[in-house]
Amino acid sequence: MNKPATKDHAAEAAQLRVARDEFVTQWGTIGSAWGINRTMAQIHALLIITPHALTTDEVMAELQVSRGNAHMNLRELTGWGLVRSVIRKGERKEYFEAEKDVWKMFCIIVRERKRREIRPAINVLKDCIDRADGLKSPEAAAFTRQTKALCEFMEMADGVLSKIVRSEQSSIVPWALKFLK
Amino acid sequence: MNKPATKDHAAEAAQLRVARDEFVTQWGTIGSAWGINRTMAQIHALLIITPHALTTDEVMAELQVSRGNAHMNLRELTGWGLVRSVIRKGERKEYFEAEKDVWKMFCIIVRERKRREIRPAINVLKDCIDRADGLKSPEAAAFTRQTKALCEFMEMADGVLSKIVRSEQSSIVPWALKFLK
DNA sequence: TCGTATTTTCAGACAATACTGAAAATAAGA
DNA sequence: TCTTATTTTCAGTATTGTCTGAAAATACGA
Repeated sequence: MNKPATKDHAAEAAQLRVARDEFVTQWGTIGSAWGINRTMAQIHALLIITPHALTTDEVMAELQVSRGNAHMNLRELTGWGLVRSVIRKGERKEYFEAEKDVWKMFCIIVRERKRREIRPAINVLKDCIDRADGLKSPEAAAFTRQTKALCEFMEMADGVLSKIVRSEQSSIVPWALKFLK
Repeated sequence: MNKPATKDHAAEAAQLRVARDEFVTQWGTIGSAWGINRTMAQIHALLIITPHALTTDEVMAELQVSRGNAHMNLRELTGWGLVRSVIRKGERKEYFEAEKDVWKMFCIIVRERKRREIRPAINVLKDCIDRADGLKSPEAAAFTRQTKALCEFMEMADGVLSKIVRSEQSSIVPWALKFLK
């Protein structure tokens, strides 16, 4: 151990690399459970823990994925508003950086999922309620009762989420916590 | 139209069947977006809008799926606690019925997703935080800052959900709504 | 105990989704 | 304008996750 400083530095870098890889990999797995494409979740994880913006090529190298894959998922993340593209003056390459503020991330995800999944689900329910409207059989009554209850619940949830997210600041929820039980 | 009553009855039954099919199909699609197996979501939808308990064979016939598929997904739903199996005296067949109360359904789903996905995610984060603990580089600092922020946020969310769900009654959330904005 | 109804399992088939890699399109500087 | 860097697209391929169907196991009644 005649170069302790250097060795320590290398060891630390390796240790960080392991931690980062672990995070990126696991986050991809977690994303899958919530209906999010594995690579998309991994790219997001990578950008979140990287202090500077990355190019498509850097993402490709880091995650060992193809250009097409990296490109499509970076576009998708940009579409969600979770990632911004940055053009540095004098450079032709496009850089990507993630929104780092956890509360803002949460708000973006909630807003998008509301728009993409909760709203359409409510519309499906309304459509089903309309189709069964006026039917007299007991089966029809049961169907209508359930779909209406589900619809009301989802509209309520949609409303609650809207209010939580509207404020755009993390203070509301911890504050509301005190009132809950 | 010399048998109007009969015809109306048949037409109504057909109309209801369309509405039910629409609901079941669409609910399957919606489930997919949230990481839930399509058939599992469809079986759940079917049981929710059916006033009486169904056998595996009835589910198979209704959804046009194989015995294995129906069986596995009914077991999975039972595992979640969203479906109960009922044994009628004098009958050998097993019947299945869903929890119909929407608020109870919500509580079950939240509790299970907390247990299966949120808790494990928090553990992954803690593990990553530990791995990078003590590292000095700016990259390590950025990594630690982000993972800690994420971890704190998820623990907060976990806590809020616990409190919402603990009460086991729908009154809390609408009540809390008044305080939000 | 035996015969039958019912449930459970799981290897192989299939379908849906995601990924690759290379060609085409585009944009920027010379 | 041409050249080169970069982005975009997408047909074909790979992977993952799901489903089937039939055989094995189990439970029940006679």
